[in-house]
Amino acid sequence: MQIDERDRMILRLLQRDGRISNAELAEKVNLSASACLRRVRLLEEAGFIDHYTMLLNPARIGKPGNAFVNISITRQTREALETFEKEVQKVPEVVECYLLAGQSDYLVHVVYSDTGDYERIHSEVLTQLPGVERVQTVITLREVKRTTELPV
Amino acid sequence: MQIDERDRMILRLLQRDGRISNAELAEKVNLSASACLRRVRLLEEAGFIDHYTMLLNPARIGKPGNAFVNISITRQTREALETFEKEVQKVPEVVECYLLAGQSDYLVHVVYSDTGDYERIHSEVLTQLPGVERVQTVITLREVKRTTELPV
DNA sequence: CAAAAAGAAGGCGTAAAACGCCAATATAAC
DNA sequence: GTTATATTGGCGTTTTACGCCTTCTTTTTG
Repeated sequence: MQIDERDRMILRLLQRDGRISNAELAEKVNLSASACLRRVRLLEEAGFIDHYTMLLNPARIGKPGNAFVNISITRQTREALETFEKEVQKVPEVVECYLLAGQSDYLVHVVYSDTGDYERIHSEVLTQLPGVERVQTVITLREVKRTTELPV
Repeated sequence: MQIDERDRMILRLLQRDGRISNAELAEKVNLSASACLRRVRLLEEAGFIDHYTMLLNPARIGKPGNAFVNISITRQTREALETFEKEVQKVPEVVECYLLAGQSDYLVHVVYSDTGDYERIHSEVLTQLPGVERVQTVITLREVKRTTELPV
């Protein structure tokens, strides 16, 4: 499946407002409601659209802190890495985790309430994950930009 | 305003599916439709809910790459930092940017298509931002976890 | 170049959802 | 125990989503 400029405009508008009504979306992209809805459904089925969500205000719900953590794993079997990754998925405070070069180095993005909360996550969660050798934390002071909108 | 366990359940469900119908949401939290809708509207007005969005599949739209970039700024006036931050906001490939300790160090999350695309962003965008002294890139090899859901 | 085929668009009717209003119930204050 | 306040549930109206059919446009093929 191939998308055109109008599809990209639909994707941009849905990124900005995931609850825009189909009628309004159709008007903005100069289509009838039925034609527009058909395109959206196709974009969903073709996998361009992952899912719809609601974004919380982190500060308002008491999770204003962001830390980026470098985690090194003791050189082990592929199975050990898979176990680590499986466990990381379960940690609700971990919002991102990427494998880095080095074959056993991860970059982990953690959200937390306050320094006490981070200390708990550090000592009771991160260091307890299977195979963890070293945990190096970078605390952020302020959020300058954060978006879920990708350029399309 | 103070939220209770039922509000938190509403927030969790909306994070999972931002387009869930009010009727289904109401059923899942054991409320009538009207009572449920009123709670959602209050959560929106009180700022707990930031906004609704649609998340794209990064690979499907041709942006599978993730890089984390440390950017150091030449020690300058507060104005220079503000200018840098203002310009970073405008870069669509930058999805996150945090100020780190050191007063002039930023951590920047960049999405890109391929290595050629990243080279362009590095040399034509990041290094050209006002006051940039050093740009140190960490390329990720694989996405292990990524979510927008915060624990509530 | 024309006829046939395929794809996309628009219009319409029906079902579902959102929303405003009011009464009933539950909770809190005095 | 009574008044005041907040929260809930029910109902009618308006808006939205969605399936179906026809029309129009684009592409293919002889």
